[in-house]
Amino acid sequence: MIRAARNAEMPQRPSVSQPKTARGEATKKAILAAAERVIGAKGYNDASIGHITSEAGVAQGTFYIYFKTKEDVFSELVLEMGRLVRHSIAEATQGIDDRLAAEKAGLQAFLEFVQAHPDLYRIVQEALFVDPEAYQAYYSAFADGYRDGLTEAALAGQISAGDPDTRAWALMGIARALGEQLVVFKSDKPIPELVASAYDLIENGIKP
Amino acid sequence: MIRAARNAEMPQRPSVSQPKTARGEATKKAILAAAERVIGAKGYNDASIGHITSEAGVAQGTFYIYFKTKEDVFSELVLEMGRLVRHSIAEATQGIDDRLAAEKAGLQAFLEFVQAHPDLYRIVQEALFVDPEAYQAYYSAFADGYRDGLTEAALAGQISAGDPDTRAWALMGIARALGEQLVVFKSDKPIPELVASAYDLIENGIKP
DNA sequence: CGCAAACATGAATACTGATTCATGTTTCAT
DNA sequence: ATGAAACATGAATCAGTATTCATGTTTGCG
Repeated sequence: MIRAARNAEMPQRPSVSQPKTARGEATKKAILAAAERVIGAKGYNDASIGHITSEAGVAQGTFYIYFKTKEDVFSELVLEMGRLVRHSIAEATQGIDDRLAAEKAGLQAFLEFVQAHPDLYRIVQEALFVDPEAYQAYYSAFADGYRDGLTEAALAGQISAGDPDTRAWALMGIARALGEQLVVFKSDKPIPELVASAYDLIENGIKP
Repeated sequence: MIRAARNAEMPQRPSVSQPKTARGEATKKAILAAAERVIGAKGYNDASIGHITSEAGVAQGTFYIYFKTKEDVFSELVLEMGRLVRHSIAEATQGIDDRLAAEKAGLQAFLEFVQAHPDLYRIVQEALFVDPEAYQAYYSAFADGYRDGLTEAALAGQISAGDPDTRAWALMGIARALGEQLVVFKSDKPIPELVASAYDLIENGIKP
C-alpha cells in the first residue's frame, strides 16, 4: 500500500483532477446535482456513493475521478449553496439605498431561494455535523456582511444605534427560523406575509 | 407560562423493559448520561454503541436491555432536553406578570441552559436528521407556548398587535441563533449583554 | 488519421459497527 | 434461604458501503 506523506501543507487541491473536457465537466455536474438530491433527501449518512452515482447515471468509480471522498462532495455543496444564496440576495437588493428596505428585500429573496432549494437548506444545516468548518464559513460570511451593513446604516442614521454583532446574529436567526418554517414545517403561509410580519417586528419591535 | 395539555398521551414503549430495580435504574441512567456526552461530542454517526457503553462502564449487550436501537437512546435525549429546558424557563419566569419581562428572563434562562449543556444543544439540532419527528415535537411545543403567550399579551395590551405565529418563530429563531453563538461559535460575549441587545431589538426594533 | 490523455467502468477489497444470543450473576419477594 | 425474575456479559453475526484498481472506451489535438 502506498503511504505518501500526508500533511496539511498542500497549497492546491491536486488530490483529484478537475475536468479537462466538456464531457468531464458534464459528468461532474451530474454527480453534484445527484448528490444534492440524494443527500438532501436521505441525509449524509444514508446517502451512499452507490445511490448518488446511480442517480447520476454513472458507475461508482466515476465518483472518485472528481471527488476525493464522500465528505468532499458535501463540502462543495455547502460552498455552492453559499455562492448561490449570496448571489440571489445581492441581486435582489441591487440598487436599494435604504438599509431597511434592502434587508426586507434580502429576506424575501432568501426565503424564495430556500423554498426553491429545500435540499440545499438541509445540507447547510447538516454541515454542522458533517463539516463544521464549512458550516462556520457559511454563517460567518453572512454575519460579516450583515454586521458591516448594520454598522454603515447606523452611521448613516438609517437605523438606531445598537450592538451590530448581536443584531446581525438575531436577524440571521429570524431568517433561518422562517426558512425552516417553509422547508421543515411545511408552513403554507405566503412568503410576502412572513416578510411583512417579520419586518414589522424588526422595524418597530413589539412594545405597545 | 407554557400550557402543556397538548401531549397528554403517554405512548407506551413495551419494546424493551423499563428498569424494575434500583440497579437497573442506575444502569440506564449511566447509559443515557454517557450517550449524551459521546453523541454530543462525536455526533450521532461517529458515536458507536461500543463508545457509549464503554463510557458508561457496561458491556455492549447491556445497551439493548434498555434501548431498542441506537436511535432510541437519541430520541430519549431529545425528549429529556425538551423537558429540562422547558423546566428551566418556567422556573425563571415564575411569577413574572409582564410578558416582555418574562420573555427576557426566559431568553436569559435559555442561554444559560444552553451554555451549561452544549451537548444537548447539538443533539437537538442533529435530531432534524436523525429523528425528525422528535425535532418537530421539540420546536412545536416551544412555538405553541410562545404563540399563546404572545396572543394573551397582545390582548392584555402588553405588546403591540401582530401575527403571533410569525412572531413566535422569529423570537425562537433569535434565541436559537444566540445559543449557537455561545456553543458553536464560542462567542465570549457575556449572556446578559446578549440578552440586553437582543431585547432592545425585540422591544423597539431598529428604526431610528 | 492516430494516439496519448482523459474519462468511465464495476467488481473486489477492507473495514466498521449495530444487533443478537447463549451464558453467567445479582436482586428480592416469599 | 431460595428460586425466579431481572440484570449483565462480550464474542459472534451480519449487513452495508466507502474506496481502490485493473481494465476498457472516448475525446481532441497534432
